Amino acid sequence: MQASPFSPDCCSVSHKRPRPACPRPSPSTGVRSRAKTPPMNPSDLYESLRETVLAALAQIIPDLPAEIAARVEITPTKDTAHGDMATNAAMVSAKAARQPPGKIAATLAQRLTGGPAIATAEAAGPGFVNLRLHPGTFRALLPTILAAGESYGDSTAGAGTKINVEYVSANPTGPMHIGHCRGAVVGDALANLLHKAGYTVTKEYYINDAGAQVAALAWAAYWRYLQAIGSPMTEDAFAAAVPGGLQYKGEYLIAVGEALQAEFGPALATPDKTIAPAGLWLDTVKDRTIAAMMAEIRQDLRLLGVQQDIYSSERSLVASGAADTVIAGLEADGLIYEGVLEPPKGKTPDDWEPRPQTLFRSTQFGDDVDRPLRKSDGSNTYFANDIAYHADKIARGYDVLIDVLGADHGGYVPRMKAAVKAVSGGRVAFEAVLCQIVHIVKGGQPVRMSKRAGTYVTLRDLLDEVGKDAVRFAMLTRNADAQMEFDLDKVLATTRENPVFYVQYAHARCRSVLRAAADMFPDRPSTDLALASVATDSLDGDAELAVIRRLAQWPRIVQAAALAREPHRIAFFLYDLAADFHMLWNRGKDDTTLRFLQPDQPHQTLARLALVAATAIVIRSGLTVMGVTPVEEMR
RNA sequence: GCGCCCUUAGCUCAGCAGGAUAGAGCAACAGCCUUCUAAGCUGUGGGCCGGUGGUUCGAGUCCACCAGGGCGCGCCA
Repeated sequence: MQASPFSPDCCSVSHKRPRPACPRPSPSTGVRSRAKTPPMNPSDLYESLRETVLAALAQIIPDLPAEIAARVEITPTKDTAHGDMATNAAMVSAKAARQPPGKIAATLAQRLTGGPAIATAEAAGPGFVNLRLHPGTFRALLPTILAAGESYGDSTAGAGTKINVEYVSANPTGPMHIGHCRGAVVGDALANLLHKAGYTVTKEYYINDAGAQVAALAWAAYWRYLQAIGSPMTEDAFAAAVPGGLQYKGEYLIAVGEALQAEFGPALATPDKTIAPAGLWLDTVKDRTIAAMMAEIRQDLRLLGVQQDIYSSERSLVASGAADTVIAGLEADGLIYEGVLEPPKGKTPDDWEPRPQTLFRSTQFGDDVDRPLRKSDGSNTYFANDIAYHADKIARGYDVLIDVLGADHGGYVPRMKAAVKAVSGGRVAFEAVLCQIVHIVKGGQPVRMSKRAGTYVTLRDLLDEVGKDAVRFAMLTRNADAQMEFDLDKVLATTRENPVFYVQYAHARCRSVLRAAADMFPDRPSTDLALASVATDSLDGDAELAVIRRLAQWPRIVQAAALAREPHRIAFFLYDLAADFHMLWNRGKDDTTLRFLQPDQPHQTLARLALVAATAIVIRSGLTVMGVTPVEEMR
C-alpha cells in the first residue's frame, strides 16, 4: 500500500496518532511508571534533577498523589536570566495541596537551594521554581558522556516493548521514485530513534505483490520479452490484447524481457512469437519480474542507507492460506457479514449501485463504515490481505505496529486500527505516521514528476545529484506531518542556511581539533576515554557552558522524540548544538586565547578537548539515528 | 456533502504532551573581518501564532464554530 507508484508527487504526510492519554500502562516496565519505579537514567541530568525536586516536594506535601507527581517537569529555561532549569512542581501540585502555588514554590525553592547540584533556587512568575546549577554539575556531565560514548542519550523508556515499523512498502512495479523517499527516510530514522529509546525494533517492508498492478506489470514485462525474442507484434496490437491495456511502458523492463529470453528462449510465446495463453507464462513472468524489481528497489534503498530486517510478501501470505485463516477467524467472532453499504453522502460515484458484499464490522472498533473484504471476482481486497499481514505481525509478538504511510492513505488508518484491535483483542496498538507530499524545487522552479511527460524522477537520480546524507537530512528537517519543499540547490549549499552542511561541518571541526591535538600533545592520549578523566574546572566561559547545557538535553530530546514518533526533532537539536559549537569556535577568531588548542596550556587544552570530544560524540550519535554519515573532514 | 491533516515574522520552518517576554535561518538594515580555526562574525528591526468564542491560575498548544489549503470517501493499492 502506501505511496502507490501513481501518487502524483512525492511523499506524504503525517499523522496524529491518538496518543494514549496516559502513555499506556505498558506491559512490563512502565514506559512512564516513573511515579513508582522511575527508570532513572543517571546520565540524564534533567531526570536526576527531577528526582531531587520530587524528593523535596514529597517533604512539603507528604501525601501528594502519584498522578500529580507524574506531571512534574524539569525544563530548560528559555532565558538564562531565569537560571538553567525550571520546574512546574508547585503549580501542578497546588490544587492537591490546597495551597497557593507561590507559597509552595517559595518553600520548595528554600529546600532546594544549596544542594549538591543546585546552587540557587528561587520562586518566580506564577509559581515556577527556577534552578541555577553549579557549573560543576554541568561539567560533571562530560566524563559521563565521554565514558558512555554514543550510548549517551540511550533511554529505557521503551524497555520491554516490541515495535514493528513498516515503511516504504512500495509496489514492486518499478524503480523507486522521489515520492517514496520521504517515507523511507522517516521510517528508517524513526526505527533508529525507537531503538535508541530502548524499544526492541524490527524494520519491515511489505511487498505488495498480489494485486492487479502486479499482473499488469507482468504483462508489460511479457511485452518486453516478446520484443526480445523478435515478435512481429506491434505495441498497439499487444496492448489491445492485454486486460486493462499496456501499462508500465518504462524502459526498465527491457532488461527483464531480455533475461526471460535468455532463460526460456521462445518457450513462453506461441511458435509464431505472439501471445501465448496466460496460464503458460503469467506466474513465471510475474515471479521473475517481481524478483527483478525487488532487487532494484533493495539496491535503491541500500544506496539511501536503508536496510530492512524483514521483507514480507503479500503474495505468499495469500498463497499460504494465511489470509483465509485470518478472515475465517474474524468470521467465527461474528465480525463478518454480507451486507450492502450506503453510498457516500454528497458524492455518489457515477457507477454506484447497491451491492451485497462481504464486510468487516470495523464500525465496532471505531471506523466510520464497515469495509469490504472481497472483490466481485471473489479475490481478497487489499484491506483483507493487509488484515492478514498485520495479524501475522501480531502473531510475531509485537506490542506496537507502526505503519509509515503516504498522506493519501490517511483514510485507511481507522479501518486498519479497527482490524488490529479486533485481531489482537485490543492487546496491540496500531499507529500510523503519515508523510506529506514533498515538492522538489530546483533553481526556484518546481520539478514535476509525471510518468506521461517522461519526467519520472527516480530516487537513484536524486541520490546521484545530492547524495544520501543530504537527502536524508533534508527529509528530516520538517515534521512528517507537514508538506515540505525540497530545494535541490539549497541542500548542496555550503552555508549556515543548509543544516546538512552546518551540522556535518561542526562534527568535522570537532574531529579536526582532536586530530591536531594528537599532533600537538603526542604524549597525552586524547582518546575519549582518556579525556574522561581530565579536570574540567577551567571550562567556565558562557559559550562553553552553553554547549554543555545543550549536551545535557540530549537524553530528554531522544526520549521526547521517540514518544512523539517525531525523528525530525533530532535534526533540529543537532542544528542547535552545531550553532552553539560554531559560536564557541568563532570566539577563537578574535581572541586566540579562546582557541581550543593552547600549546603552552596543556591542562586547559585537555579540558577543552573533553568538551570537543563530547560534542562530537553527541553529533555523531544524532546523525547515526538519522542515518547520516558523520564526516571527519569537509572536502 | 462528510472525515482527517495543515495555517506561526516578507520567505522556509521550530515551538520539546498548557507554562514566564513565541524562537531560528534566509531576506532587510547597521557595523566588523579579508582570516590560514576557508566555506564569515556581531548587532538591530520585524508577529492579532488564519478568525471568533470557550475551558484554565495560565492557550500558538485543549474544545466548538468559521475561513483558506492538502488528502481521502464500495470491489486501487
